[in-house]
Amino acid sequence: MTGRGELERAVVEVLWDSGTPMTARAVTDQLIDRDLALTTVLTVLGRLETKGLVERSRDGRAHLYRAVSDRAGHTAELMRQVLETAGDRQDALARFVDTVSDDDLAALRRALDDH
Amino acid sequence: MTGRGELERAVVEVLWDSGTPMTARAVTDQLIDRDLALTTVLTVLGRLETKGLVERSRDGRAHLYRAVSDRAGHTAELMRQVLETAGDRQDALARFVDTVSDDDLAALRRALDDH
DNA sequence: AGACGATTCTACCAAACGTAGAAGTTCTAC
DNA sequence: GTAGAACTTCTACGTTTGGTAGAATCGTCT
Repeated sequence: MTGRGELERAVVEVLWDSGTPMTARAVTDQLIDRDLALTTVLTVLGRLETKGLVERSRDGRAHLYRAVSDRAGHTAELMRQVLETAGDRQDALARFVDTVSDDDLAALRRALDDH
Repeated sequence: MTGRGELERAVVEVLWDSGTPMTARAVTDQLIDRDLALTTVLTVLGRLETKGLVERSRDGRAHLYRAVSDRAGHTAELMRQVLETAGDRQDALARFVDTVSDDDLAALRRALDDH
């Protein structure tokens, strides 16, 4: 789920931004620009649940949905998955630090120092 | 092109492993386990060319195909793309170093030192 | 018990991908 | 220079994934 699934991405982002669990109705309301039917959002939330990206719990007659990982965690996980596909990880990581922006490089050094 | 496109992935990997430009026939021969028609491989190579992952040049009656980036470069590029989608990159990178294996962590430190 | 809102079921369409046959083109060997 | 082999291009079809939503159903509150 990187570039794939524009709507799925948008839906998860609403959940990330909210931080707190939301009903499907509330998610739909956040996606004003798209003008989607409630059932559309429900379908997407269901698919995201199948993929393990979203969990839900019942709350009265409705469900509350929440993202399983937060945004940074998800990004980190995706990066890890990409790295898995590398042949020589050392090589891939070396290339990564070579191509990354100066800001990201600094952030990376800081992250390693803090670790 | 991370998990998407199993066959496309397999085809690029043959090119990466070979290192040297190959004909479609040669690529097909490397994919023995799959038992594919030559035209199938040609179609995939064409799609990969459209996506900019592969280039070709004529060589007699045939074409020679080669991967545009090497394997490590491609992995690095994908990781960079994932990082783009992060909200807070510092946060995402911090999470990344937290979740990565010890070996990868060491490799990452080495890469930063060498940089 | 009935109304209201939420969910589930089902469905349709488009794009991407796996797969390959048929037809066309170009060498090469005789 | 022509026939056959090897290669390419064109076209096509089935499957999966994702966007989109209506119809039917279910649960709850009054």
